[in-house]
Amino acid sequence: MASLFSSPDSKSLSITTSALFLSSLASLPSTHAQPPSTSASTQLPPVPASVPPTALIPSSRFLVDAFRHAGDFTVAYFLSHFHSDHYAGLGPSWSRGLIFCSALTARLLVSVLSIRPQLIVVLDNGVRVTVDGWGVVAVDANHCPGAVQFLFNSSGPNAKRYVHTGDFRYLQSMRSDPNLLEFIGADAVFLDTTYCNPKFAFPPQEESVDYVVNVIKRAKEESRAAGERVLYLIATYVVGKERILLEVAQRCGCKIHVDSRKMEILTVLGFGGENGVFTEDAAATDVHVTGWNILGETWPYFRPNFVKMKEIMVERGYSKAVGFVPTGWMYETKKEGFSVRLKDSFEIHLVPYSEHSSYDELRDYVKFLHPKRVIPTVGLDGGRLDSKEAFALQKHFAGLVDETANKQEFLMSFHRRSTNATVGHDHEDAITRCLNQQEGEEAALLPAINFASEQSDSLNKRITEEMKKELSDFLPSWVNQDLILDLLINSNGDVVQAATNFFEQERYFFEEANVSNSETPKLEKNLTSDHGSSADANSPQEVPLFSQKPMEHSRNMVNLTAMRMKSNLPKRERKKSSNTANKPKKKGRSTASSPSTESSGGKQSTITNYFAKTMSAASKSETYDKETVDAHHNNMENGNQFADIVESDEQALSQLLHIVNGGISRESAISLLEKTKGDLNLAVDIFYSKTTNSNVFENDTVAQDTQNEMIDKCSNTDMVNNSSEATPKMPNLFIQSCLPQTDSVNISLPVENYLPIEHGQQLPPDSF
DNA sequence: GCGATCAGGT
DNA sequence: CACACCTGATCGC
Repeated sequence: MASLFSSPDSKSLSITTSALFLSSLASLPSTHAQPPSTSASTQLPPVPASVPPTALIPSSRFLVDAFRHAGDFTVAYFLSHFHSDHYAGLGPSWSRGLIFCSALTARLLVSVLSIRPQLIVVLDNGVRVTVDGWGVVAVDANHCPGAVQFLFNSSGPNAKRYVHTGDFRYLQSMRSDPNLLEFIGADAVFLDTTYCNPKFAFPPQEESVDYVVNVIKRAKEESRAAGERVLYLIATYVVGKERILLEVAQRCGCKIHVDSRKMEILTVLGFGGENGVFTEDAAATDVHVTGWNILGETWPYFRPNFVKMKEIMVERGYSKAVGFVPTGWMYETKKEGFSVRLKDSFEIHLVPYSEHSSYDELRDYVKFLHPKRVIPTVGLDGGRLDSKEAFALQKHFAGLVDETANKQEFLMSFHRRSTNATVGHDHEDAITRCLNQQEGEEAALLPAINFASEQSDSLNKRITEEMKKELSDFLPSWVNQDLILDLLINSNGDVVQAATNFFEQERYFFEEANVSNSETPKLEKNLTSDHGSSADANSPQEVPLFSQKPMEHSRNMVNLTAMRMKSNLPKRERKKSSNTANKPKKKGRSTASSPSTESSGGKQSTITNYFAKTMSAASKSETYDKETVDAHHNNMENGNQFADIVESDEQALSQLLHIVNGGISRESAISLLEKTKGDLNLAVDIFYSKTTNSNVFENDTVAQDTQNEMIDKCSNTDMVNNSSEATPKMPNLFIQSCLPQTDSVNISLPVENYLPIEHGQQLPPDSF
């Protein structure tokens, strides 16, 4: 083992952080860092309130991924993995404490961030170490290389067990990890809630890897036959998604070109080497790695950048280019996932590839661990656990955490609600009231809607044909001009906002359009459509293929849209930046608000500019689902793409009930679905947000108390209290809970299933 | 002058 | 709000 790093005493595997840190500091060649002012004393200053509770292990002085909140109050810092948003605050001059991390992360810290090795304590996966009296274990997180989850357990009568996942993607195999098994029933799980919303569902990584490999293989054969030179570009970032590259290299029998910086990191990770699969010689292979935003912008919805792609292609002497953008972040994922954008001799494939857990995976993990609490670490306002966001996130696990530990708080908060409302106070009533409240909220919006109608004339004048065309280029071809106009009106002419609103409710809009047309939609998907021949598509009166007549239900649409927008309204203002309304203040936005002329040169000033000029004719025929692309070979019907959308209400109902995990009666669920016109996502959003957005929780002392308890009351216990060096005895509890959990039926994928064909087999329509 | 944070681009 | 990172500008001590 590398002796560079500080390491636990090899016999007892025990560390006292203050002592080790002081000796590590002393061993540094020259440092101006002052040891904690309290010098020899073991007293530490209190933890400042600015430290987010999502980063501090309760009743300890352990900070996880919180270097920017470092201070004199601790010397025990944990780093779960090497991504900048987690190591932010670390730098060459770091000297505020010890850094506990995996061996791989340790090497990256030293080679990339120039952290002095004496300050790093390597935790080998699965090896228990005693730190300040706590048992600490790192287990793999299935995120990026070197990423781990940390398990902390204290001993004694008030023993606590905590799991901090860092960033992680759940694997079924975690169920059999002996260390994780010891943490079933833990006091809290600090959970990576990046994708904690039912609308996030994506395939296993293997499936996405297969897709990339197969596309490259096929394209290679075809290009060999045609005698073309095809460049393959795969977008990644510094650390992560290496598995795609390794599999492509192995199964396509070629090397992978990376730039020197990436090569450096890959070498540190152990993927390098002379005869490895990676090379810095661009001529050695046709598969090259690019930066992560080169091929297009992924947010708020993917917009390819063919101009940049062409630059790279020409620069490297190729005549055709195929790009892959592996991304975990997709709005209404299924529509964008496994889709491909085509233009001229370019293809860009969107590949759902996530190194975070999907919604279902998060629930599986929580169901497995069955903790007393879930502490969301992503998606909170400033890491506050008493925020609406935290409540909303925690509600997704309401049925999966330890009921007895939570029931009290839930009952108390509901009791408080019902006291205010002078109605009954059981759970069902609370939910029903939420629905009623929802109703009231919609009604309250009517004036606003009318106002919007009155304003629409003046707004109409500000909404230019150019904006309409730009928006319509981004949206599916079945979207008609009326919907586009409505979207623009409701977004105040903000094209990006309009598109975002659209994708949030795409399914609803589609059904509205479908009802109006009483006809199955057909997407144009002529792969060989000639872009040049459709220049007249620029004309304003162009009608998208699917839209034959205006929507009949536009009033409802406006209603719901306004409601959704209102819920987005209380946007947090950035602490310091006093500026710009927090719209995407970049490209798409600027084009919408500043009149872009037709005259700009060949260079792509902004992506949307580019689209406005060159994509209008072609874009509507350039988005395809995976099936559509495969239709070349499979002769599949066009309608398959939307087979998932016209599923029965029964199915949506069943899925809603599954998602809310019995937190709502069947009747209430039906009512909720009716209100949302069958939009499952919207229904789930309402269920999970309305209960917490209601002002009942605000200014509610019960809620405050609940939150305080949520993190354990044992505040600021000095760590010397755990001075006993005795090896903590692991409570061997809950082993019986490790039985297979047969009640987890994975049918809760949102209705916009990413692979309607495959999953359709698992969901026979009469199975309910 | 320094590190921390922000704006904007890749 | 949002998968990550870098660079240069600006803030604040």
